[in-house]
Amino acid sequence: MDYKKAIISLSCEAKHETNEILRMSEYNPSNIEPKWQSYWLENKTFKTDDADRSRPKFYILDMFPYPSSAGLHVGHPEGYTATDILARYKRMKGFNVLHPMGWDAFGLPAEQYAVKTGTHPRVTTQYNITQFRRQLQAIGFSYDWDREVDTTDPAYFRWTQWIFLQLYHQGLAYEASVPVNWCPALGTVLANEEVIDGKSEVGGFPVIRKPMRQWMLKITAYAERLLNDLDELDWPDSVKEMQRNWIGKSVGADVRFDVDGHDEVIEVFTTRPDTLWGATYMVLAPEHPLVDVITTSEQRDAVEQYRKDASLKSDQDRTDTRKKKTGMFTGGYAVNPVNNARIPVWVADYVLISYGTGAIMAVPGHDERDWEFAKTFGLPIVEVVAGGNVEEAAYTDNQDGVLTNSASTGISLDGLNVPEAKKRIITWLEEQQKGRGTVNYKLRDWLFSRQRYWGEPIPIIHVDGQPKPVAESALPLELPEVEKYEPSGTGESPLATIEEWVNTTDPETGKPARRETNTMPQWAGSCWYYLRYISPDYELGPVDPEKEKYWMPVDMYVGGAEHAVLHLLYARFWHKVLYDLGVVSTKEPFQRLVNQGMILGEMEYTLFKDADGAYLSPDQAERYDGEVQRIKLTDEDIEKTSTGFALKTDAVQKYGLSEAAAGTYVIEARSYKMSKSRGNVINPDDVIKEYGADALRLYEMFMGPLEQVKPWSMRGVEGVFRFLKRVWRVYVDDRTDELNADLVDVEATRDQLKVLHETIKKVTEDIEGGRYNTAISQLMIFNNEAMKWEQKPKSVMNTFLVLLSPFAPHIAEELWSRLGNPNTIAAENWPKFDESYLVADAFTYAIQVNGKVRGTLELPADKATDKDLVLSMAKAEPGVAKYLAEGNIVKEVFVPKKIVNFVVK
RNA sequence: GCCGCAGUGGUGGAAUGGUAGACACGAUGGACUUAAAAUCCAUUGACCCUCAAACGGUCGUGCCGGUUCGAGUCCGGCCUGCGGUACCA
Repeated sequence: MDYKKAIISLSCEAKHETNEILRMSEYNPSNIEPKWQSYWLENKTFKTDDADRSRPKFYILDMFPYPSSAGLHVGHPEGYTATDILARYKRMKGFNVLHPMGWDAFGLPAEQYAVKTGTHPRVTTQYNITQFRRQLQAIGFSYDWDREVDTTDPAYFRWTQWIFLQLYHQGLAYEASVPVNWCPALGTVLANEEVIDGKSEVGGFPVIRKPMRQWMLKITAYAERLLNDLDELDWPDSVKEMQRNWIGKSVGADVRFDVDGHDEVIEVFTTRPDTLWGATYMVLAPEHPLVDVITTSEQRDAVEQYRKDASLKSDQDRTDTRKKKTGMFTGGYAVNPVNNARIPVWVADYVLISYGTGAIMAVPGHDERDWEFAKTFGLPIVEVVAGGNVEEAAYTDNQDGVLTNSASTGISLDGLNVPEAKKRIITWLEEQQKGRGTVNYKLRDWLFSRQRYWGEPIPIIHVDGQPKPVAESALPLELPEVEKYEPSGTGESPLATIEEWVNTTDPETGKPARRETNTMPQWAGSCWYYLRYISPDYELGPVDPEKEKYWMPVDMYVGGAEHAVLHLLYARFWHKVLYDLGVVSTKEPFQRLVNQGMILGEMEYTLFKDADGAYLSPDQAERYDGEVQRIKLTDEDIEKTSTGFALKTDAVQKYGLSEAAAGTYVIEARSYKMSKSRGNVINPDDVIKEYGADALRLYEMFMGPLEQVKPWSMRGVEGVFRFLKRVWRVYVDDRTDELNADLVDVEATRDQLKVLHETIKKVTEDIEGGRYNTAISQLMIFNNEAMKWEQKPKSVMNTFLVLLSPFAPHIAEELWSRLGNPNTIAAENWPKFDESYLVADAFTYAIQVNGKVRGTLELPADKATDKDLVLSMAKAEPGVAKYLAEGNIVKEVFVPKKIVNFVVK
């Protein structure tokens, strides 16, 4: 159609339509993106070839999402885009790439929704998965969709249950009575995150600690290996450090104290056995079984009252270090094994039953907590390590201090430093059979049961009150259908209410049996999903061993920092168990880990006022007791001051503030975490609708370094969208929708090749280094140059599309095919750069005098390395000579092709 | 408190110890347009000098100090923010 005639024929009223017509051949992602997405799916472009062992493998894994009803969030595509770029790049580099996606689909929200509406969680979950899959496909991710896994699929959790049985057989799964968050008013057990300040999140009812029978996994048996094997991993230091702290290894000794007047022993764990002579009292945790034995009749009522009070306190309250220490004397005494001193035994809740032996020897001179307790209750403080003043504070140095007051018959530590003293006393304790060197971990066994419906059933039956594993051949053990999802009211899971399911018979003995009604926590499914992707249909085990050997370990694992400890530690634990069983061939699952930073909402400018409408500074607003008015400002209302942002003078009146104080109204400028309640959530669908998936991908990467926290900006999205439009116009004539006439089959000039090869180099190195933002800026630099070329060699312009394709695959495919290339660009080889094009013809020297730049000097490449020539020319520079004349040159620094510095005095 | 990370223009950010601010956003001015949008061009760290511009100069990467011919970058000490953890004996 002749577009000019068409425009002329249109009436004035329909003018906006002319824009539509003009735009038809402009870059329009909604025309091209769905087309290429279907092409990739239909042609299985990204299907991983399992049989191919000729190429090196590369396993790129994303942390799979929980498919929530809210849909995808812009935080998800951040990491997913980074891994997708890497996956597309590695394929072009000749790697056999495994890049799968799936769903961590068990979880509380679907169950809560079921309680409210009666909808089966399976229905909700499947619907949400469909939404998530559609959204991910609309971003053009190159997953092999034939490998999708779903943790709620019986074919999947069959193997989750199988792994549980292996843990059970290894003695790593056991039952124990453990306190849970019991809410009598709701008749249910609550997860930690459902309890706020000791009250239920729903309804605000009191929550108490109630012991219940639970399944535990003995992760502590692997503590040492989980700690040591961290060293080999290419993970962020912060994550490794968090895991080390979580495992919390401490080396010390168990010491036995005889109880005076009873045939009992109090065993304590201490990291400071060298301070035994300073132990002036002992403390038992309120739950310690010896409390009953030791307490004298005079003290019994008081101690019982104290224990009762402590049991009512939440863990939070008990471990709040700001509160004053509490405790009660039991009336009993213990005997210090080093000097037979008779020391009082107290009960206090600052000692935790769950760590060490639940009892301590208190050394107030050299432990801050004991010191505080001793001061509170007037207990004696003895100095046994010289160097501080124990009357004023505990002296806790454990390196340089010298032992004192530490001698008894047959043993003396006096004069030794702390490390030597520790060794000596441990040897002595072992000889005397009063104790031994031990190691303790903060890490606790993993509470593995949940009193919920929507989780993997634990494959155990109880016969004659004893647990008995379900046969492997009977797996998967599926969830029964239920009528309602409300909790049972007894604290047990809703499964407990289904009599016909709970009551069964032991297939071996025919005896009546009761099924386990607890289900597994959400962590279970995510502990091994990376293995299932390798052989998602394998029937003989969780993973095909031959394929496992080829693909493992995961070469790159990207996800949020919130999983730094628990998910990654649990998954490592299961992996090590599977390693010991010979199911997997590597000690560790994830060789390299990267955490993406959180994406915050758009920057917000806020003016604060108090309830009466008077101005509040951000600091005042934070401390203000009443209702703070928050007034959102726009860019026009604010100006930058030397210290921050303030209300512009001409906007002061608009917000009803006194003009006399104009210029002093400091406002808050910050971006907040995206949240529904704040209303600053960005939906990727909306971004795609307006700017396309390529712009979304590009912006997510261009924002800044992947690991960093960064605020969203719609204007930034527009910026990369404009870049894509410019790329489009370099290739396509937007009046005719044909290829531009200046794209021709000519030999590239040296300058063109130089920019191209610089771009190949930079983009290649930046992808390898995970610096996607600077790779994109180099692509922009190339395009800015190419726009200026009168003739654009097709060879160069083809190569550029290959470089662009991992970042913006849809536009790259479209232009690639318009250039007449018959196959998908994804099948191309990644270009190599040629150093010879990168050599500069000329170099610019910065000429410094005393470190300050006083001039520049441009020299052709052949002269630039001639030191004498460069120095003499540098001295002759007019701007430089002036400064040289101020003194004598005492030193000449010459850095070839870069800089000259004269030191003048 | 302890552990980890980070502080660079109005904004996001870039810089193997070698000309700080690449690439973008925003802003300002201009071109095109009846107009707007889109697009293109130019300027854009602060300050001083100047009628103005050019030229030039001073300062400038959270703060104080150090190493170096030369420090955003390395070292020491602080401050602030973010994340984790918290009576773990």
